[in-house]
Amino acid sequence: MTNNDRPRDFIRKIIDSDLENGRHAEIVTRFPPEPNGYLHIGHAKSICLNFGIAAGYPHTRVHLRFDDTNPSKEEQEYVDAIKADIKWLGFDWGDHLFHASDYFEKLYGFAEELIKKGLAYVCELTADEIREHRGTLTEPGKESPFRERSAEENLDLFERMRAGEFPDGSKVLRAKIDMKNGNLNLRDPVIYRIMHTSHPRTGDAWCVYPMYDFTHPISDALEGITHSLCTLEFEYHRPLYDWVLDHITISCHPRQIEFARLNLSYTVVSKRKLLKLVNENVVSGWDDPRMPTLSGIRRRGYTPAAIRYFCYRIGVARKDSTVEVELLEHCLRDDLNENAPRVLGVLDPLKVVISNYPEELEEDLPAANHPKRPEMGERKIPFSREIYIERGDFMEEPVKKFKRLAPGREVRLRYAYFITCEEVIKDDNGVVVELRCSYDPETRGGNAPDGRKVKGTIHWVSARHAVPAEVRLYDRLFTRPDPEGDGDFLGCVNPDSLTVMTDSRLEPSLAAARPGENYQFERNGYFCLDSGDSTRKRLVFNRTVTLRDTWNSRRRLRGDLLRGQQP
RNA sequence: UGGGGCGUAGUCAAGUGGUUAAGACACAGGACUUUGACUCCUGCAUUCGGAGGUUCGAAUCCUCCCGCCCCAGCCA
Repeated sequence: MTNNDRPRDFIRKIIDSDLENGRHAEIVTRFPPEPNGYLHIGHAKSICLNFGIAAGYPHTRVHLRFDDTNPSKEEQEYVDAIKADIKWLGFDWGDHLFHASDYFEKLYGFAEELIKKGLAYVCELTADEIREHRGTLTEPGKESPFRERSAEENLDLFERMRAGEFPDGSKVLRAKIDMKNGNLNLRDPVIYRIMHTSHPRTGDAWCVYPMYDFTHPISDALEGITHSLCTLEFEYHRPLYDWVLDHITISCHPRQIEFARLNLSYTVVSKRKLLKLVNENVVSGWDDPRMPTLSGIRRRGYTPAAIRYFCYRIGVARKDSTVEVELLEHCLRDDLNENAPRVLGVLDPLKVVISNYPEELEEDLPAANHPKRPEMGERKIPFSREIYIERGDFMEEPVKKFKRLAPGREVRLRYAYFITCEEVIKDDNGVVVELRCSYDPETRGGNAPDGRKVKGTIHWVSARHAVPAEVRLYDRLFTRPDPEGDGDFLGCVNPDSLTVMTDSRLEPSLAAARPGENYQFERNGYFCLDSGDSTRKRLVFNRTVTLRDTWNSRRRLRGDLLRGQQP
């Protein structure tokens, strides 16, 4: 997964050529989050891009820089979470941790330089007036009455802004560019505002804070960034990025390159909307396993390798695009299938009594931890007279092609014995509550000496050995592939995005499971212990993702399930 | 006649004047199977937003047209 074994995306081509023609000897990228929220899968694309590029060239580094220029929105809590998420994803910024706030003094100096050159001025228009003067998309703006102040006056005013002489909103510093420019960003953009708010890092040292458009290019240049990668919506800001660097005394001019942000079907990826899901209690928090935040999908059981592989697979381009969530799931299964140990767990238990199995007998049956990787070893699972099987693995009146248990039918219990269903026991309401089966002692381990075959193999747990658990089944959070399509993304929240199985029974080895360990519950999907709610007394597992299920998906298409047949 | 960007399959995405237009996901068949998983095989764009033009030859070059996205925070 390095730069050498993939098709070159347009960014790597630019870098290749910058290296070839000697424009740069080393490549420096940066990931510049604003610490005002949690990282999500969309950020992962940017992180993988920036760190991935660095990994593919000989002389490189990546800077992690917190873009902390707006103390009214930013918190230390977020910077800690962001660092943890990046590390979890598997990337290391080494010594290259920076904060835009580290540059406040220098930034202030550059602003003064602009003022001295007659390229910035203190404006006393209100926010509303500035908006009115800006003009519209089709009409030019009007110049501010404060535009022609002398450098001396501007310097004095700006100094007094810094000194705290003026209230919030009373004055701003603006770059003097061109009020008629077709690009609104160039119509004398605000570069400093007064904000009497203490900053998580600089405390009360400042009451004027620089704006993104002024801070970002200078921070990049100060750090010697060579390629400043950002998303498409910043393209419109690039002329301003370049203007700032062209008009101050600085020896470095990074190249801003924009790429398309990640959109995912059935998912919202916007801090505002994610925040709303949390605030409206649609989910339990930022790390709810249904959230596309890195903390959410980590809790869900996604692996860093799967996310990195996904980011590699989606590519990088300038075309607006929406990746199908199926691709993410494919990448996840690809990793989990290879690496997750197999275990048996019954989500929706149906009791089975094996009538001809001795009451007091217990056997430990060997089971492979991974059918394709013998080096992962095996474990013993206890077997006894009373077991649980999945309710959905029994049908009293089996549909065509159903391969599992039914009255009179024989199936294999994985790693154990062949059993035949002899009797169905129901309660007063006609609900099946128990099965009586017989087993064939000759089939221990799952093979019949006489060579007879069974069509189905089902999973099971021994009733008296199993550990009870709660298992949470997740489905997509939205019912529409484009929840961001119209304004009403809350209107298409999937009411079945969470199903709680309160009476699941798992093989005993799972009592030792720890958060962060992925398991495949055979035939059911991939699961992990919940890091939030699981306790030793009450195990809680999350379903990370189902197994591919051609049986059910085919039947769904045919309509069997819609007609209410189980399973 | 505001400015900027983007259109290759259902979804991503290679290809940038000469190949039957890569690959993956999805989907559909089939084989295998002690997981209806995995794996394997097969199929899936006579055509690159459209129309003209240049050329022996065009997804690639030119012209016009069509569609979609972004921008009017003292947010980033």
